[in-house]
Amino acid sequence: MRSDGQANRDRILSVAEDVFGRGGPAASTEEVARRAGVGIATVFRHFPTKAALLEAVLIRRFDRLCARAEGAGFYDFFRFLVADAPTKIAIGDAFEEAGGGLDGPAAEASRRLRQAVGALLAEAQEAGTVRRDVALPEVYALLVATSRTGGDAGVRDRVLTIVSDGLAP
Amino acid sequence: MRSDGQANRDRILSVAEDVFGRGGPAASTEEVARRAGVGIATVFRHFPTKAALLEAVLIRRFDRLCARAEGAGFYDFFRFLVADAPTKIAIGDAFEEAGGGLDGPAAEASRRLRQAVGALLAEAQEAGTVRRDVALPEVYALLVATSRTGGDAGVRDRVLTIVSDGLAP
Amino acid sequence: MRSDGQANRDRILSVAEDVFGRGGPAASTEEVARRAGVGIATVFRHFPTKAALLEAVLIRRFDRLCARAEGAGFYDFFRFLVADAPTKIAIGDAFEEAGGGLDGPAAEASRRLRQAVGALLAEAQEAGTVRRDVALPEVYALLVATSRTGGDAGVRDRVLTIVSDGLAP
Amino acid sequence: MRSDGQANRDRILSVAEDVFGRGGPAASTEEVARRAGVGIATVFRHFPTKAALLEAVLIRRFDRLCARAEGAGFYDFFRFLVADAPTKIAIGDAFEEAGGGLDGPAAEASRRLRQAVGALLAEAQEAGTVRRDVALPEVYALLVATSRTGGDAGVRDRVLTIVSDGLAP
DNA sequence: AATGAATGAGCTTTCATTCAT
DNA sequence: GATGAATGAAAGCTCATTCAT
Repeated sequence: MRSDGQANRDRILSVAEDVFGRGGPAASTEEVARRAGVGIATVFRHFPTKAALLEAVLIRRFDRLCARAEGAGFYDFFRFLVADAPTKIAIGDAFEEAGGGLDGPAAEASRRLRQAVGALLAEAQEAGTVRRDVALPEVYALLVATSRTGGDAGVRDRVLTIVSDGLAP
Repeated sequence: MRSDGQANRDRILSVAEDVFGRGGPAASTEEVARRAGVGIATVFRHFPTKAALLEAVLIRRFDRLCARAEGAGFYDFFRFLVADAPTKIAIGDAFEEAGGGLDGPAAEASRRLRQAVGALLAEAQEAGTVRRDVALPEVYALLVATSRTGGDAGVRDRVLTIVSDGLAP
Repeated sequence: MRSDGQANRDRILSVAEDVFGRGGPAASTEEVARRAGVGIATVFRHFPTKAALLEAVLIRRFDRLCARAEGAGFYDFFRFLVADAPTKIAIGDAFEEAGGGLDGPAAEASRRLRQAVGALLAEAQEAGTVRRDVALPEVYALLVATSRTGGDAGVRDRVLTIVSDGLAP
Repeated sequence: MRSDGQANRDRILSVAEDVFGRGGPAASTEEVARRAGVGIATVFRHFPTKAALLEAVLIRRFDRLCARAEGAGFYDFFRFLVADAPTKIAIGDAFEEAGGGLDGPAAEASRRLRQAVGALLAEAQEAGTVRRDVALPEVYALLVATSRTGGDAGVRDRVLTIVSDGLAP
């Protein structure tokens, strides 16, 4: 791939992350092109459908989160994910409305993140900082749910405190 | 208002609750009209914009929930709200995408529900079933967040257990 | 159906017959709308896809031809069909490129016309004006082929003479 | 011209003949490039527009047919042309839709083929195998028309029989 | 009051053609 | 001379909303 193409591809991805992160399903590919400073056809050259673009954005995001999970503590990572999540959810909504499937590479990347959380959970249970009678499904569901917490950081912090207490042995 | 007009209005509201509850922002006003057995113009006569229709649906829903809160126990109502939420969230998403504002009567109804939850919380704290160092903002945020828990009922139950334990004194 | 809708539908069909008859697959639905004096969405309300519009045009045309076949003589009808054909072919091409299928109502109407030609052929063979060792498939193929004869009327006439002589006993 | 350029040009022409022969106006220049194993810009370097490419394909085809006419018998060549025609017609349609004119070198090549057919016709009339009261315009029109005969080979054969009988003295 | 036809702006996607490497 | 990335105009189609009956 040529260097200018690669650069454009990266810029499109970053812009798309922002645009769909704010606008969700209502945002348009055209706006991505405009804000990336390229023609609309350039976007479609790199990502043949809107769903493909959104999928690429999601994968990049999931992979970044996975990398960040390495060596992190369970509660810290939980906290980080929650703070990071709102825009990711909007992107996921847009992906779903664009016909995004649950069997493509985005789902695969999502599964990897889930496994990373699972590993942190196991360590934490081993270390005695998380009660042993909870399993990944409910913990992950709680994580995803808490991620949708809106409002100011103070509220989010106190929500996390309640959840942490609920998870403590 | 003529009685047939009133009947139409009610039927449109019910159908819209179902249609947008399932389809979210992707559902169309025309489908509401079709399934309500009225012309599209009738829908727009009763609700001048799509946002207005969605707002009316949300208000009705919030009011029903408020009524149900009367005399209920905190944890029971919490549990009920969570089980009831998914379709309401879809409607809220549609409302937002249709340009729904946070200053209209829907927000007002939402605030009433929040206050009802506040009342139940105060009672529960009085009765000693909820710890005293949490306040409505974080409890309500947690409620909204938990409402987005997807997946099967078993997972949702275990999530609620964790949250309940976090809220216990 | 309301009378204004019916009138628009008819005008759209007539205009489409002309537009696609001239332009073939290259003509656009937007041009039909413009020349019919309606908005583009009106065309799509009456005919949900471009293929559906073209199919309706074809059916109308086939049906008109069938009606004209009643009581006509074989050679006269053959001659008439050939003169009438060029624009119909363009429409058929457009229909095919728009994804038109061979199993819909247009194919059905086409089959009816073919049967009408078959009836005239049988009569003519009975009357001794067409040789008996030819059957409908080759006669119809020849008809369709001859229909694509371009050029001036004189040439077309002389082509028809040759074909007539080939079909004579 | 460099030898690799010449080789590319030839390969592009052959591939284009196949691609447009199958796909007609719906085929794209990009597919030609892909299947020829060259970049899209290379195609446009050799042929500045899509119409120019199609024109070159047509000319090559007409010239090949002209060469084949040398020394052939009238009816045999007629039969050969008809069998060969379908893909050529698709290419001609594409040429027309791409804005191909009737005054360029393609028309010139077409005229040469027509003259070759004229020569064969004169010979056949001299030899008494074709009636004397027909002239090139109608014979050529009939040839072009018959070329569009679709369907299976059996039907095409019987069509040719009828036409041959019509042309016999 | 109710209807359904009409509207136009907007979306995603495609394609012939040009430009920089 | 060849490449592939970029382009913008245009296509088909949808939807909230308005108008005439």
